[in-house]
Amino acid sequence: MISNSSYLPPTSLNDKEKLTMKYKPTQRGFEEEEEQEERTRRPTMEDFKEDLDFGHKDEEVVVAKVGTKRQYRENDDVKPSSSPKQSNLSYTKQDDQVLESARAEMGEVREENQRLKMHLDRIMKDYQTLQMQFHNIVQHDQPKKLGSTTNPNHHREIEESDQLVSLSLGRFSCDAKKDDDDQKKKSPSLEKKDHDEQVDYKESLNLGLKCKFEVSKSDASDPPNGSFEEEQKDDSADTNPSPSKSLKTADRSAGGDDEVLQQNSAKKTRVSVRARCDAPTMNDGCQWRKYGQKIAKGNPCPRAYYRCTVAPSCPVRKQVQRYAEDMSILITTYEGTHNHPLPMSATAMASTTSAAASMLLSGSSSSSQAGPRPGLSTTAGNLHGLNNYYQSAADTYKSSQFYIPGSSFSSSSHNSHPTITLDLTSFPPSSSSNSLSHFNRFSSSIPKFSSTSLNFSSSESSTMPWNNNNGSFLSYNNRNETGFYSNSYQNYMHKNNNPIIRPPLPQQKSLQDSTIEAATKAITADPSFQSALAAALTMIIGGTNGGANQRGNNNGCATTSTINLQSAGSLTFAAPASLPFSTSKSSTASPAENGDQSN
DNA sequence: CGAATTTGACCTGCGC
DNA sequence: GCGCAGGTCAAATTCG
Repeated sequence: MISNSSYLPPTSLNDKEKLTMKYKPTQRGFEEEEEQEERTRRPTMEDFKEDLDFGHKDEEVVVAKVGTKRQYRENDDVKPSSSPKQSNLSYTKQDDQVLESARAEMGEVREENQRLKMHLDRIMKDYQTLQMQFHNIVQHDQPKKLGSTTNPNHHREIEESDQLVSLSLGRFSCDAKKDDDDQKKKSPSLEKKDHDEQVDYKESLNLGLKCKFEVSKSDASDPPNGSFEEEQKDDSADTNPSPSKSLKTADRSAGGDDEVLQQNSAKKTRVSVRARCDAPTMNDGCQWRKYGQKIAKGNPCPRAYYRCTVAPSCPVRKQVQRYAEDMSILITTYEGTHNHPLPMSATAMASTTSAAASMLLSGSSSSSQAGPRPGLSTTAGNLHGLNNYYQSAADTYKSSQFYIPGSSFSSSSHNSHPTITLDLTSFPPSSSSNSLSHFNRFSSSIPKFSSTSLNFSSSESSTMPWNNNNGSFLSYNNRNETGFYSNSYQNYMHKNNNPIIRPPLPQQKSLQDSTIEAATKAITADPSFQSALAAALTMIIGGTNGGANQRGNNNGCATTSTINLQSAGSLTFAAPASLPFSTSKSSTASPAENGDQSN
């Protein structure tokens, strides 16, 4: 390949004791487990979807469904739809009990159904409202910004209004502690009504610009005006000695600053996915080739380095490592953006990571375009060019001083890359009675750059058993396999986005509530972030359609996930699901699939 | 036998 | 400047 350094040929092995870095967590055992799991028919996402869809079923059907799922599996002689003759004959006390329990369970399901519907309604209303607010704010701020922006480097960025907001909102704290302080100061402002919120947004805008410059000059004491260029320099200097480096510098000299910057930023930004996975690696649908393994400090488990091999020049890398404190958790860190069409099965994860990266980038770079370049079949491109919204979403979090205490994210001083973490693992419920303890938390901790943790916690005690095998809640309209999963949820949201009279905003809020509300606002106000969530969810829930399923084994990491976007009880989204991770030794996509997805 | 993985050496950035 | 840690390379090895 390409070697920019002249290595000496490896000398003979020294007698140094070899570190055995093989980590093969009883792969055989998992496969057996998986087979067994396959044999046992699990309730599907479809089942849940139907239940949720939306209480139009009469009681009998639901009973039958619940019975089928929970009871009759073990009591095959009891059929809910059996003829009267039969049921009379076989009617026993035991059956009666079964029916009773089924009814009880049905009741629970219906309650859950009701709750979900309510949450959905609320989230839709909030979304509507916030979208309007956001629009107003954008229109309100636009002239101000145009007048106040002095940095010539941002000239291009100001040309489009939506980009303007995205860029200017990029509050980027350079001091975690300060961030916390700000947070405390700002949080109360969230309790104020609309007008005040707008004012706060404006303040955040100014603060954002200021902080961004501070960060930019963190390596050098350059004036703000030079920060943008400095950042670019830094980016180029910081890139890996990979083939793409020379390309990038060439591109830059050719004048493709935006694109290069975007590439650089995307390359530097990392998206880390934590998930319970027994398999050596997650099956994310892409083809990876392992190129290295290393024992990282503080973790007895080796870190494996993979590079995307779907396209020879693809710059995307990923690192896979077990979580030291819980070996069942696999941490997969993605870096870079695919420069090639992706297999269908890879789009969910890629969209998620890309969206997350874009979101993070919005705060850490001055890129004028967070979205993908037209013509580039990047993963971000699958997001329908909505990445600018991610910017504003991320900025909203930041400008809202968004923080939820108790985040599972722990920043590392070695973290020289902005990293966003998607946490798909389960955590023990916190002491908080708030259902915040479920969704995990959306924390923003800022070590050197920023790190954001989007934590999709899971709950073992979830009551909705879903199967990742037969479709999913979010991908229900994608069975034709023509669309991207990430769009499903968004389409759904838009379809159902009927004008709704805005409910009065709750006035009573604790500090915690306000932070939660900020989170939910940020999320609900942003359709693209919803899309990102959808992508993540789809990846969790239905991503196996093209991933693990292609190999006939859908298994690996069975996990139940609960996603609660909680804003004064706005939305609780419980999604127990099996993750689309396979036990295959590498998550390779079949060639046929590659052909299929070339859209 | 070719492709993929393993693994020790080497490069680079960063903190002290 | 030195040492450490993360990341990458590429020869050796293993696998299908």
